[in-house]
Amino acid sequence: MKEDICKEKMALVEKLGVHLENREQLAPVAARILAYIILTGKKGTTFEDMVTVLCASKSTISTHLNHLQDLNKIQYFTKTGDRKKYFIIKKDTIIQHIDKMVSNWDEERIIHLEIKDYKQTINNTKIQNEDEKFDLNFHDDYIKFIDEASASIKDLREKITDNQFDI
Amino acid sequence: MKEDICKEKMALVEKLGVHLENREQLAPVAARILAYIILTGKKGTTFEDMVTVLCASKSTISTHLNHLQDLNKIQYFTKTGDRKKYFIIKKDTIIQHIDKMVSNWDEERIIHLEIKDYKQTINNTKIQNEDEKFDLNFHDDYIKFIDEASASIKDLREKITDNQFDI
DNA sequence: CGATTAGTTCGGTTAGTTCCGAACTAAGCT
DNA sequence: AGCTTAGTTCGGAACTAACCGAACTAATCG
Repeated sequence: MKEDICKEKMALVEKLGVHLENREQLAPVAARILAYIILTGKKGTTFEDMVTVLCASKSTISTHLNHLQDLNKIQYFTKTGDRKKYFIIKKDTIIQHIDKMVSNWDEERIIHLEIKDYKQTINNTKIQNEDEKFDLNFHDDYIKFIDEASASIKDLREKITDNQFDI
Repeated sequence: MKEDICKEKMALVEKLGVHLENREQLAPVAARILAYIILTGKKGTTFEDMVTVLCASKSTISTHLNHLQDLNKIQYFTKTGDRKKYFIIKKDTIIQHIDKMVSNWDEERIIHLEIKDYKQTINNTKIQNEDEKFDLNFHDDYIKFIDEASASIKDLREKITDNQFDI
């Protein structure tokens, strides 16, 4: 019974791990740590716990735990008379995720403006074949798309920040 | 004059290259190839062109060009009496990009449902500390966020497919 | 004080990526 | 047929990433 649940949990750790590895660009064990912390929830996980359950060395767990803290993805709490650290994910994970999405779009926006600028210069400078000229509609539409997408995601962000979460 | 424009172009290739390297998970030279193709536009770029302008070996260009074709990111046209291939980016790049975004969200949605399911089982099975129980609101809200984000992006997709683009 | 617990740091190994050069194919030109 | 152009394939060098073990620190307990 208890074993079955543990098996199910570890299967989910692997699955969520692969997902996070790609989404967050993390090393395999780092992603598994994050997944395990998420699936353990409020009661928190300890260093030792992860060493045994994830079958990784202390050094690997240590390095990745510190890295995940640097990235602001996890935090820990302590208990009086207990030297262990209990790790949980940061409560503002969703907000962080949304903010990253928006800032990626901002970056893309800037590059598109620069490219459009460059293409405009070319179109005006060299008098060349009419059908070799750059089409600028694309960039305008793409920027419009980014603007609209950003706006609707920012809207959702507001709705979410009005509520309070923990995980 | 012509040199200045070339310099500007290559500076943009590097900048866009770095962006694409991260966004599309490409090798440095592969990203630069894609950037150069984008910045050259409709008139197309040849194999040889890229070997000289990107300062990379024929084998590297060959491998990455084939890879980019496999990924459906570029295509080529030919000219009668000319054996060269003229590479341009796929016209449906934005649509592809949007579709990838939506399918990533779909994947995330599925994982959240699975995690929620698991947490629900735990909450019901082991009778434990009330405040150690998993909070499921988070997943519901996250799924709602994904649904709304997907919907608004799909909406934009429709608007875009109604127009016709080339780059 | 010495032993134990909790975690860090460092050096090295292994796995995987990225690129290159050299030797090759395949098609058209003379 | 031999030469040229356009590109492919293969083996390996140089580099990077991911992880481990061993030796360390730092705090607490008896």
